[in-house]
Amino acid sequence: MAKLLLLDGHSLTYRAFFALPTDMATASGQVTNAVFGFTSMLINLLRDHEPDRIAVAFDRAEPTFRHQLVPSYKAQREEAPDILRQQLGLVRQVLEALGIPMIDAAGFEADDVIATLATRAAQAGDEVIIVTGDRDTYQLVCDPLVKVLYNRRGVSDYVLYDEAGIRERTGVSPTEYPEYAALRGDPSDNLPGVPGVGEKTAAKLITTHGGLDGVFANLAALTPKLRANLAEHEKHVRRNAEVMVLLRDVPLEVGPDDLARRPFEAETVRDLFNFLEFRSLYQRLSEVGAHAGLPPAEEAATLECGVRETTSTDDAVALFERLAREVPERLGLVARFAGDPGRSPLSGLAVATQLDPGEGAWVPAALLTTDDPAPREALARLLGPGGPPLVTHGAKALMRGLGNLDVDVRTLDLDTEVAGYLLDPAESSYLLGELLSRYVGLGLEEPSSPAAEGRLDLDGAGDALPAEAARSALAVARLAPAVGQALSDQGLSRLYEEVERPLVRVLARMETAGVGVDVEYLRQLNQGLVADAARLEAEIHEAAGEVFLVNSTPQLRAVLFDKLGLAPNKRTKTGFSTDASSLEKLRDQHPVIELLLRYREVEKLRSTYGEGLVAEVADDGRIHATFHQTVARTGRLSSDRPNLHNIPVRTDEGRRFRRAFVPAPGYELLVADYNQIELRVIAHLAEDPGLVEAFEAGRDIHTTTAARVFGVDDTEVTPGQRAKAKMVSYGLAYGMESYGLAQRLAIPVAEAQDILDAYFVAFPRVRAYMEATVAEARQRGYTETLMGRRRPIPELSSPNYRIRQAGERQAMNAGIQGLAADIFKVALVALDGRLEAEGVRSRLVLQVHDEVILEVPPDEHDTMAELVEATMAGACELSVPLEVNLSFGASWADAKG
DNA sequence: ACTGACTCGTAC
DNA sequence: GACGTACGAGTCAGTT
Repeated sequence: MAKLLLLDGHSLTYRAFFALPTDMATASGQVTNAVFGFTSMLINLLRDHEPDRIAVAFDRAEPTFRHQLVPSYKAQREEAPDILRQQLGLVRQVLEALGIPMIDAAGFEADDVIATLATRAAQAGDEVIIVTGDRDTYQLVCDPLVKVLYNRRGVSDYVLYDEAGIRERTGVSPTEYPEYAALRGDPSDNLPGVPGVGEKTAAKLITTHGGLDGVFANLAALTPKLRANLAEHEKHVRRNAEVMVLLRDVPLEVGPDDLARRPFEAETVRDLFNFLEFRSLYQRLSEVGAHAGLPPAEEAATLECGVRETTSTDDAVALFERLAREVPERLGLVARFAGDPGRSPLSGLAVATQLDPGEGAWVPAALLTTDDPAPREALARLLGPGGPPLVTHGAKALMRGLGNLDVDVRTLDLDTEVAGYLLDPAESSYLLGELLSRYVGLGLEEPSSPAAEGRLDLDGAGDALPAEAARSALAVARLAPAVGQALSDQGLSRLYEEVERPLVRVLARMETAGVGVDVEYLRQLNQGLVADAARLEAEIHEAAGEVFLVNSTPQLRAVLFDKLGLAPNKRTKTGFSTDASSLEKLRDQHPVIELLLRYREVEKLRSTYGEGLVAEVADDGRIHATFHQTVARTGRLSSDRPNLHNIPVRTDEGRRFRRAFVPAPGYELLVADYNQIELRVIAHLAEDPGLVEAFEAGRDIHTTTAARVFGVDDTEVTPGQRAKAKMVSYGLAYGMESYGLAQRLAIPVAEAQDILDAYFVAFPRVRAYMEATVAEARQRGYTETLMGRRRPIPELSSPNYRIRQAGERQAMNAGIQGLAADIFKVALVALDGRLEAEGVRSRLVLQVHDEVILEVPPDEHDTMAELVEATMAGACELSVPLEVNLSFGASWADAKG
C-alpha cells in the first residue's frame, strides 16, 4: 500500500506567514517568514511520513463555480499583502527545486484538487494524508484510508484526524460535515450561518435529524426562535451546503506517476536556499534523503579581524594622525565601556579601515585619560571637521564617552543602529551582529551580554575585549555601505541625514547635561508619601478586617470579591479587575474602596517617583536619563533610567514632583511646548477645511470644535460640551470608538456614538483621511509619514478580526504620532543648531514628545524666548500654523501653565 | 537568585 | 474587545 501526501499550498503558506515574524528577511530585504515556515514544515513531513507520492495543490486566482453560486463568496478577504504574495512565488520555487509536483486547475480551488486526488488514490487502495489549515477537507476523511493532518496554528501545531477524530472535534461524521458547516457558517469564506446556531447546535441538529432535509422537515419540533431562524435562512443554508461540498471529479490529467517525487535539482536547491539564507534548512535536507545529490552549502562565513593593540600614548597619537592624514573612505569605530554604554567610563576604542585590511586597532581608554593631552587632541582632530566619515554602531554612547574627554564628534556619517531602526522600527533590538548577518550575510561573534565585555574569558566562547571590539569596528565598516544603500533604496536617506543623524548629537548633549534636581526637596516629598502610604495601608487592613498585601492583585481580589462579597466588574486574563475604573464603580459599596484608590495614588507617587527619582540622582546632583532614538515604533523618542516622559502633571499632588526639576544655580528654566500638535497634524493630513479654519481662527480649539459638533455658537458652548469635544479630539489619533469614548466620558455608548457621528459630519475629511490611511497601509503593508518614516503593520492582513482592528488603529495613529514626532525632532535639531551658532550659554536639558526645556541665564531670557519660539514654530510648514507656548520659571512646575 | 508574565498607572 | 506610544513598580510562578 502506497502513501500519498497532499498539501494545500495556500493555506499552509498563510499559516506560516501569520505564525512567524515578518522581520525574518534576507540581507537583500526579501521577507522569508512564510516560505521558511512552509519549507521547514515540508521537510518535517517528508522525514516523518516518508510518502511514496506527494503533491501540493494551489488555488488559481480566478473565479470558481462557488463564486457563481454565491456572489459574496470570499468577498470579505483582504488582498494578500505584497510581502506574502512574493513568498507564494518563492514557495513554488522551493517545490520546483525539490522536485515536488504542484497541481492546480482552472476554475477549481486547491481543496477540490485535493479531494479529487484523494478520492482516486483511496479507490486504488492507497493511504492518503491531507495536510492543510482549512477545515473544509474534513469531509474527505469519510474514507478510512484518508486522514487529515490539520495545521491548527503556527507551523508545528498539528493534529491528525481520522474519522473518529473528526467526530470528536466537530460532533458530526465527515460525510455530514458540509451540511454541518452550512448551518454553522464559515466566516473565512464569508458564508453566514444561521443566527443562534453555533458549532454545538449545528452538530446536534445534523446528528439528531440525519441531515439538512431531516432538520427542515422537523422544524416544528424545535424551539420557536430556532425554528424561525432556520426557516428564514433555509435558502442560503442549502446554498452553503452546495458550496461546502468539495468536487471529487476535477478533470486533472495526472496519473499516479505524476505524483512521484522527482530528483532534487541539486544546484538550484543550493542556490535557492543560499539566496533565502536557509542554512539550517539546507542542512536538514539530508534528513530527507537529499544528501547524496547536494553539494555542500556555502560556508556561513564569520567575520575575521586581527587586532593591533596600542600600548603607548605615542602609538595612539601616531594612529590617529595617520588616519586623519590618509583619510580612509570610512572610519569604522566602536566604543567599549566599563559598564553601561554611554553612562560609564570608556574602556577603549577600536577602529578599522580599508587602510589596514583585516586588521583593526585597539586603543585602551587609559591612553586617553592620562595627563598627556596629545592623544585626546589627535583624536579630536580625527573626529573633528574635515575628518573621514565616521561609521559606528551606537553613536550616542560614543559621543557621551568621548565628550567626557573633551572630544567632540563632528563627522558622524552612519550610525548603523539608528539606520537599522529606520529600516524597520518594529524590531526589538538592533544588534550589530544581526544587522551584519541580515545585510551582509556575515556572522559576527558578539559578547553574550554587554556586561560580559571585559570579563575574563572562562568558557573560551568569546575572547578578549580588544579582538572583539576590533571585529565590531570592522563589522560596522563592512555593514555601513549595505545599510546606506538600503536607506537610499527605501527613500529614507533624507530623513536619516537631516533629522535622525544630527539628532544623535543633540540627544547626547542633553543626556550629558542632565537636568538639575532639588534633592532635598525630593527627599522631603518622598518622606511625606512614605508616611501617607503606611497610614493608608494600615487603614485598609483595618477596614478590610484582614492584613494582606495591598499591592498584590490576587490578594486584593480575594479580599474584595470573596471576603467582602463586592460585585466584580471587568475581567482580566487572570481574574476580576481591580484597576481604578473598576474600583470607582464600587465606591459606595464599602469604605475600603475609597482608601484603596487613595492608596494606589500615593503608592504610585512614592514608588515610581519618590524612591525612583531619588535613586537616579547622579553625583553631580543632576539626573541624566537616557533618551532612546530606536525604540518607539512611531518615531517618537523614549526615556529611561529614569523615564522623564511620564512625570506627573495631571493632579496637584503629582505635579509637586515637577518642582524638583530645577535649573543650574543662577539660571531659569524655559519650557516650550507645541500647542495641540497632534490635532494640528490631523488637520493638515486630512486637509479638513473646518479643522484648518478652526486653527487659523486661533480661538480655543475645543470650544470651536464643540460649537461645530453640537451645532451651537462658540459663545454658547457649555463646559460639558467642550469636555466632550476635547475627548473626541484626543481619542481621534488613537482610533477611539464609541465604546471607549463612552467609558471615558461616563455616558451611554449610544450618546458617544451620536457625538462621534456629529464630529465626522462636522469634519468629514477626517474620517476620509483615516479610511484612506488604513487602506493604503493595508495595500502596502506599512505606513509612511510625510517625511518618509515607515512602519510595517503586518497585523492588517491577520485573519483574526481583533488583531486586524488593532492594526487599523496602529495605522491611523502611526501617521499622526509619527509626523508629530518628525516635526518635534526637526525642531530639536534646529534649536540645538541655533544655540550653537549663537554661542549662547543656554542649553537644552529635557524633551517630552512635544515639549523642550532649557536652562537659560537671565541675560539671555529675551533672546531665547524669541529664538525658541521662532525655531519651533518654523520647524515645519503645515496648512495650519504651529503654535508654541513659552514660560519661564524656577522649576519645571513653576514654568508650566 | 533570576526571569518573564501579568496588572496597574503615569506621561504625551 | 473596545485608545495609540512608551517605562517602571510590584507580585507571582517557574526555573536555576
